[in-house]
Amino acid sequence: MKVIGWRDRLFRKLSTISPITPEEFTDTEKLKHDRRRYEADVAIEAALGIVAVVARGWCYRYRLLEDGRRTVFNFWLPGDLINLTPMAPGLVSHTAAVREAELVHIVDADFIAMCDASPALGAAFAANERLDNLLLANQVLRLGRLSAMERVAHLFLELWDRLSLVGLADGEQFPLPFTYGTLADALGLSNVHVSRTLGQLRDRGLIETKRRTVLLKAPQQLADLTEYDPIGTCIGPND
Amino acid sequence: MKVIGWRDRLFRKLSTISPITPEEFTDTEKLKHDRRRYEADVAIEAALGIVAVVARGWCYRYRLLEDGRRTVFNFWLPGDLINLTPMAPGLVSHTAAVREAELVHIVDADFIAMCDASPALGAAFAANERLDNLLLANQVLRLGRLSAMERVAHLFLELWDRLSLVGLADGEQFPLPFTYGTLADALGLSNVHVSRTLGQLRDRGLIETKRRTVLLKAPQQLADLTEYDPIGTCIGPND
DNA sequence: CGGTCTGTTGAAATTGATCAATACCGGTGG
DNA sequence: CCACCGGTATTGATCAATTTCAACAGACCG
Repeated sequence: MKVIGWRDRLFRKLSTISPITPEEFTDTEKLKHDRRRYEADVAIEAALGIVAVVARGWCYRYRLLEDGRRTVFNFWLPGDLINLTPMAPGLVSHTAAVREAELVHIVDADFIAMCDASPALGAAFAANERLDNLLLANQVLRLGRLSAMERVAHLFLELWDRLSLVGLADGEQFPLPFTYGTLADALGLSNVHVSRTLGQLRDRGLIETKRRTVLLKAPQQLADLTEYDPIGTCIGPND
Repeated sequence: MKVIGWRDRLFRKLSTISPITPEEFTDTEKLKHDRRRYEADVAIEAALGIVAVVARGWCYRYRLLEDGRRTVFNFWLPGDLINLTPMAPGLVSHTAAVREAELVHIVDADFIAMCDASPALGAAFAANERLDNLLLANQVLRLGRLSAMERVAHLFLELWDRLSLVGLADGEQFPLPFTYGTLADALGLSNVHVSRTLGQLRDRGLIETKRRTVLLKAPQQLADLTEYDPIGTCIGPND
């Protein structure tokens, strides 16, 4: 059985957003790393001078308000790079695992040294930061100006796109490992309305859902509905 | 008459988010730069390998949908750093001036060389990127989980905070150079509801508005209302 | 096989959007 | 200086989207 490791996922992602060859990527083999497992919904402790790559499972970045409201800023999928250096003593956002996840910890200084030594790697990780920024901007677009149904469609397309990039989608089908409550906090909706909206999308024959997976039955219609821009087209390597 | 230039604004901002001395900042004097003026609401053309600092006026980053809806992702104030390198051929977001603005263009390569040569400057600009990320996250929080009144209060506190940082607030008073339509697109509301919400805040004695300026009459109450975290406390230099 | 967490459904309440009319404000030209 | 004009802000009435509350149904787990 072939195991796809975190380096494979990372390479697949980087190579679609930046021109980088497998040879240039081999430098990452030498990185000292430390694999750790995290329980669901427990804030992952910040670690000064550490970056991490998601090796298995999903994580999410969130913030709690005092009255219990929660905002989910984004999801981190396998192959995604997370900076674990704390922003400040009183953190404004936390990261936790959806259900369960494993992260590979890497010392920031080693990582930077590697990027300095290899221009291709440095450029690829710079593109990766631009992509993170784009994903946050997508989140602002969804919450700011899209209707409930458009939000769901847009987020599903984004997740499908990102999962396909790292080989975790099965055709038009992909896993959605979290609860509707978490989805609601990511979409700025109530869990009740998320349920209703998914029902509408099912009724229209645009999606199917079963046991924590989603099947996009009409990706093109969903894309038309929301003006979603695939990652490859909006941040890909310049021709 | 003392003129406060873009370098002063930039330094004020950087020095509150990163430990940097005026001496370390003097390297920026040598940067070749090119000052340009931009008209209101005209998309600023992307420029490969160029970064810019806002020298005068405000800009905003936005995206238009085909049916005319507009999302404003954030505002760029004097002293803010904007990357003008295009993300891709089909741009997903644009930047334009509110009313009118001047940007200072700097060649990216010069900028990077300067950061490489001075660790303090490199660290300061890295902190600046983290701040940009935090501001986008704030925007997600506002749109995702705050009510209309909370959104307005939160954004006003953020703008006041940022303007104070670069010396552009007059005590609790600060300029708001754009129209309610623009504010609405930044808050994910209709312009009508923005007007009503500001009315409520006025009625409660929390703010005053006159001729494109806002006076925060009770900043503490506004902060309590929204759990706004001042920039200095959440991204400041570590002790 | 019970218990708990998650999802679904209905009805009522709330928030904010839309539409439409009016007021205001800053400029411009006579 | 005044009258007018276009754009912007305000207000009221109505409408639509989403939330909340509450009850129930399913799924998963030991």
